Amino acid sequence: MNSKTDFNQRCYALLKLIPKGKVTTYGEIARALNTTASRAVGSAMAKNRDLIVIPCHRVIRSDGSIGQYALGTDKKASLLCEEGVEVENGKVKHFSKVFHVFTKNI
DNA sequence: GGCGTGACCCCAT
DNA sequence: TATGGGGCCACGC
Repeated sequence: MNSKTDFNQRCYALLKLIPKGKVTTYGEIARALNTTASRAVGSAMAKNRDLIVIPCHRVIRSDGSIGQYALGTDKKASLLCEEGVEVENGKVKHFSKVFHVFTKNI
Protein backbone atom coordinates (compact mmCIF):
# COMPACT_ATOMS: atom_id res chain seq x y z
CA MET A 1 0.00 0.00 0.00
CA ASN A 2 2.65 2.42 -1.04
CA SER A 3 0.88 5.52 -2.20
CA LYS A 4 2.83 8.15 -4.08
CA THR A 5 2.82 10.55 -1.16
CA ASP A 6 2.60 7.87 1.49
CA PHE A 7 6.19 8.61 2.46
CA ASN A 8 5.22 12.09 3.55
CA GLN A 9 2.19 10.77 5.37
CA ARG A 10 4.42 8.42 7.36
CA CYS A 11 6.69 11.29 8.32
CA TYR A 12 3.70 13.29 9.46
CA ALA A 13 2.37 10.31 11.40
CA LEU A 14 5.66 10.02 13.26
CA LEU A 15 5.66 13.73 14.00
CA LYS A 16 2.21 13.39 15.45
CA LEU A 17 3.59 10.75 17.81
CA ILE A 18 6.05 13.25 19.25
CA PRO A 19 4.81 14.43 22.64
CA LYS A 20 4.89 18.09 23.60
CA GLY A 21 8.24 19.28 24.87
CA LYS A 22 10.06 16.64 22.81
CA VAL A 23 11.87 16.81 19.49
CA THR A 24 13.31 14.42 16.93
CA THR A 25 15.73 14.42 14.03
CA TYR A 26 15.33 13.93 10.29
CA GLY A 27 17.67 10.97 10.39
CA GLU A 28 15.64 9.29 13.13
CA ILE A 29 12.46 9.67 11.11
CA ALA A 30 14.21 8.28 8.07
CA ARG A 31 15.42 5.29 10.09
CA ALA A 32 11.92 4.79 11.48
CA LEU A 33 10.81 4.55 7.87
CA ASN A 34 13.52 1.97 7.26
CA THR A 35 15.46 4.25 4.96
CA THR A 36 18.53 6.47 4.97
CA ALA A 37 16.83 9.20 3.01
CA SER A 38 17.04 11.84 5.69
CA ARG A 39 17.00 14.42 2.92
CA ALA A 40 13.77 13.07 1.56
CA VAL A 41 12.24 13.72 4.96
CA GLY A 42 13.38 17.32 4.78
CA SER A 43 12.00 17.64 1.28
CA ALA A 44 8.69 16.29 2.46
CA MET A 45 8.60 18.91 5.20
CA ALA A 46 9.75 21.62 2.84
CA LYS A 47 6.66 21.14 0.70
CA ASN A 48 4.65 20.76 3.89
CA ARG A 49 1.15 21.59 2.86
CA ASP A 50 0.15 20.00 6.16
CA LEU A 51 2.19 22.47 8.16
CA ILE A 52 -1.04 23.47 9.85
CA VAL A 53 -1.77 19.91 10.89
CA ILE A 54 1.78 18.74 11.52
CA PRO A 55 4.16 20.14 14.15
CA CYS A 56 7.14 20.21 11.79
CA HIS A 57 8.86 22.58 14.18
CA ARG A 58 9.62 19.63 16.47
CA VAL A 59 12.03 18.23 13.90
CA ILE A 60 15.65 19.30 14.13
CA ARG A 61 19.05 18.13 12.92
CA SER A 62 21.06 15.36 14.53
CA ASP A 63 23.72 17.89 15.51
CA GLY A 64 21.23 19.58 17.78
CA SER A 65 20.84 22.53 15.45
CA ILE A 66 17.30 23.60 14.70
CA GLY A 67 18.07 23.45 11.00
CA GLN A 68 15.59 25.20 8.76
CA TYR A 69 11.92 26.00 8.86
CA ALA A 70 9.34 27.15 6.36
CA LEU A 71 8.35 30.06 8.58
CA GLY A 72 11.93 30.79 9.65
CA THR A 73 14.38 29.38 12.14
CA ASP A 74 13.58 32.09 14.64
CA LYS A 75 9.93 31.09 14.57
CA LYS A 76 10.90 27.47 15.01
CA ALA A 77 13.08 28.34 17.98
CA SER A 78 10.26 30.33 19.55
CA LEU A 79 7.83 27.46 19.09
CA LEU A 80 10.27 24.99 20.63
CA CYS A 81 10.84 27.36 23.51
CA GLU A 82 7.10 27.54 24.05
CA GLU A 83 6.98 23.76 23.95
CA GLY A 84 9.45 23.66 26.81
CA VAL A 85 12.59 22.92 24.80
CA GLU A 86 15.51 25.11 25.72
CA VAL A 87 16.98 26.77 22.66
CA GLU A 88 20.19 28.76 22.67
CA ASN A 89 21.77 30.52 19.71
CA GLY A 90 19.70 28.52 17.23
CA LYS A 91 20.62 25.25 18.87
CA VAL A 92 18.78 22.97 21.26
CA LYS A 93 20.15 22.57 24.77
CA HIS A 94 19.86 19.21 26.54
CA PHE A 95 19.18 17.88 23.07
CA SER A 96 19.62 14.26 24.17
CA LYS A 97 17.03 14.77 26.89
CA VAL A 98 14.35 16.24 24.67
CA PHE A 99 15.17 13.85 21.84
CA HIS A 100 12.26 11.51 21.14
CA VAL A 101 13.14 8.06 19.80
CA PHE A 102 10.72 6.11 17.64
CA THR A 103 10.62 2.64 19.15
CA LYS A 104 8.09 1.48 16.59
CA ASN A 105 9.40 0.89 13.09
CA ILE A 106 7.23 1.35 10.07
C1' DG B 1 10.53 8.67 -18.69
C1' DG B 2 14.68 11.31 -17.14
C1' DC B 3 17.06 15.40 -14.67
C1' DG B 4 17.66 18.62 -10.87
C1' DT B 5 16.70 20.08 -6.34
C1' DG B 6 16.45 19.70 -1.27
C1' DA B 7 14.31 21.96 6.08
C1' DC B 8 20.20 16.22 5.78
C1' DC B 9 23.85 12.93 7.44
C1' DC B 10 28.45 10.82 7.62
C1' DC B 11 33.39 10.70 6.94
C1' DA B 12 37.89 12.77 6.17
C1' DT B 13 41.17 16.50 6.73
C1' DT C 1 37.26 21.37 17.60
C1' DA C 2 35.72 23.23 13.16
C1' DT C 3 35.19 23.15 8.16
C1' DG C 4 34.61 20.87 3.53
C1' DG C 5 33.12 17.47 0.35
C1' DG C 6 30.39 13.45 -1.18
C1' DG C 7 26.33 10.45 -1.04
C1' DC C 8 21.79 9.03 0.26
C1' DC C 9 16.35 8.80 -1.18
C1' DA C 10 12.01 10.94 -2.60
C1' DC C 11 9.45 14.59 -5.01
C1' DG C 12 8.38 18.04 -8.76
C1' DC C 13 8.67 19.53 -13.51
